[in-house]
Amino acid sequence: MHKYRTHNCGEMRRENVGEEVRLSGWVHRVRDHGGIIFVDLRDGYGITQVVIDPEREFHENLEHWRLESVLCFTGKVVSRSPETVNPKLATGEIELEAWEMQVLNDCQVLPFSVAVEDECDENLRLQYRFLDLRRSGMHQRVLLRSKVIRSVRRILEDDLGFTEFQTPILANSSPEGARDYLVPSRLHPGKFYALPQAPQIFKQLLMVSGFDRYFQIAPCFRDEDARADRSPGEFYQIDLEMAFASQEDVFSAVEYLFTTLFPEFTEKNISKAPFQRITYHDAMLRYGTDKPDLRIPIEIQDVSELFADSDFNAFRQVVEKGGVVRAIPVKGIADRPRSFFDNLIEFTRQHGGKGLAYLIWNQEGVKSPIAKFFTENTLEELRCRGDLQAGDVMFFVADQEHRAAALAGEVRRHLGEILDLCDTQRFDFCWIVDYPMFELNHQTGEIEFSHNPFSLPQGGMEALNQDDPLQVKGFQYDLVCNGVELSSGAVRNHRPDIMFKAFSIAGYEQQEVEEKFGGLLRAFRFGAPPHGGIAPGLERIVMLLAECRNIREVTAFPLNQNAEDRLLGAPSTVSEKQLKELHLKLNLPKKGKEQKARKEAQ
RNA sequence: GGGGGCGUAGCUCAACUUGGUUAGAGCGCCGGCCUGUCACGCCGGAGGUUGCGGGUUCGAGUCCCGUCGCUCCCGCCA
Repeated sequence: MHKYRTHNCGEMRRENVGEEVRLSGWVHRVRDHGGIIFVDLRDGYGITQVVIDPEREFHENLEHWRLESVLCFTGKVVSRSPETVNPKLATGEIELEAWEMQVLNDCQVLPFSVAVEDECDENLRLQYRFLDLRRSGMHQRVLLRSKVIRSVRRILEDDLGFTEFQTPILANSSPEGARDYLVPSRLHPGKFYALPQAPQIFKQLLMVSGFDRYFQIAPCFRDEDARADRSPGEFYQIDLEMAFASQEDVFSAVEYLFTTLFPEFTEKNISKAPFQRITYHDAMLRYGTDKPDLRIPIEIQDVSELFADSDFNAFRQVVEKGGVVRAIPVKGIADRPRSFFDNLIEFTRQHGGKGLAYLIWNQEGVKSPIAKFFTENTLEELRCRGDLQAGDVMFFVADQEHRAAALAGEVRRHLGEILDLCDTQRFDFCWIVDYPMFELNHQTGEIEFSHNPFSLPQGGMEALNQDDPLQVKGFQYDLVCNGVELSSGAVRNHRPDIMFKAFSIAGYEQQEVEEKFGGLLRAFRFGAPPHGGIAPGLERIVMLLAECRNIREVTAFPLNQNAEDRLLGAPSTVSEKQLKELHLKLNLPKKGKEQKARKEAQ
């Protein structure tokens, strides 16, 4: 008989009755009746009930039935009588009648319960992550992540002809984008590697190398502050790149990927390919964001000209100063109490808005403190534009365009949430396309790249030469699902001449570009195929499928919000010798948090 | 770097609004009882510098200030 187990804790059924077996696992729960004892033994596959007859005395030198100890039982599989069958367990028709037990590993008193998944302090969970990962929820999510990766590989390789590559982790610092994680070089004093923020340049080089379709489950490292959906440190992208590909080619590959992948893991309704395409401009107007949740059945509208003619001075003046008025029509909430509307006004103030006006249509007509500022015709025009009738409401915000759009978007999203307007049984995908190539930095007044400097400008060289830079669009796109930005991508600019031109508009001298992107430029002078790609975020996909809002819930060993690993103690100080080998001297700050760090270092 | 929320037993929470006797409950832990439970049940017990420091007050878990920690958001993240 195997030293630890002949079966796992999830597999035995009625057919196994009569067999002599051995099971190992964790003590999930114990019901000690003084005489007979029941132990729920759990492993990675399930739970089996072990029964210990009072006449068996093997357990008597065991001091406690300490939960989460690892035990090994040997005995006979017996069938449960009909009234003792447990339908909640897959193995509930049988149980193991044990005649021998071995303690493989004892367990101390637990800091939190494994069997009962009560919420508990996340820091504590991270400190005892191995226990947290035993809990069913985390356990299943980590397994889900693994299965998603497996499916992605299968779909990309078998169905779409992609090839998986690996690219360096010790890469070089990228001048654009987020802060880098740096690794000092021992052999080259004063020089540093940088962990890749994404394998962007490497995958483009692979395209130039003649590999047709690249993918990688790629670790990405960015030294940026955390958010609920953004890990500090590292995260993973399903990094894709395709040679001789147009934007549409990338779209159809990704649409195939998602419409094949998602049904493997969810019963919910998934957008059919082709996914809706929304221009960046339209998205900002209709949804007030470039990552709209299309499940919310509200579309924002511009009504600036109707307010320009009104007597509603506060908003009219905003329009006269070049601002806009955006309307948010909402059905069926006219009978909400005053407090509902007051709370919304408070919400807009908290999000930087000056105010929120509204019109309420009910049986008697229009009810609102601002109704008197409008003619009958204007009120009717507003009602028609929102397709409204009695019982409906229209909200208004006014500000400079980008602020009004963002605020209206926040109000729309908030209404979707508090009115519970999202159909949770849907995954609504869309593409956001036609991002502007450049944007104005309002602080410096200078033109900057608005997204990726490697994107191909629509209209190519001609557009860069002739058009207003702020009007030039890029072959740059985002994939969005239920308000989550899943992915950014672009058709790349593979022509050095167009690259120099684009960079010069953003204020870079040719020589500077040459210095920063010398390797890529060299490649582009030796026969680069047109290419494009995208990189969906793995964790966000798993978060959508697992219905959780925090990236740490789908990551086995995440750093906490302060980018610390509280289980193993990263980051940590290093020895003088290590620093010396790397030609480093510390120059630590004197105050606050860092002072503590210095204390620890001593 | 800035703003919001939270911090009470090992864990989850109550007491806070309106300051007032000995800070309670469930789970866990310790002891006892229990032969068919499956969130087993029953009896008893231990366990607290209310994150830390200061202030107001006759009196502070509760009010005020500071600080630390966690978390969410803004900045930041092509």
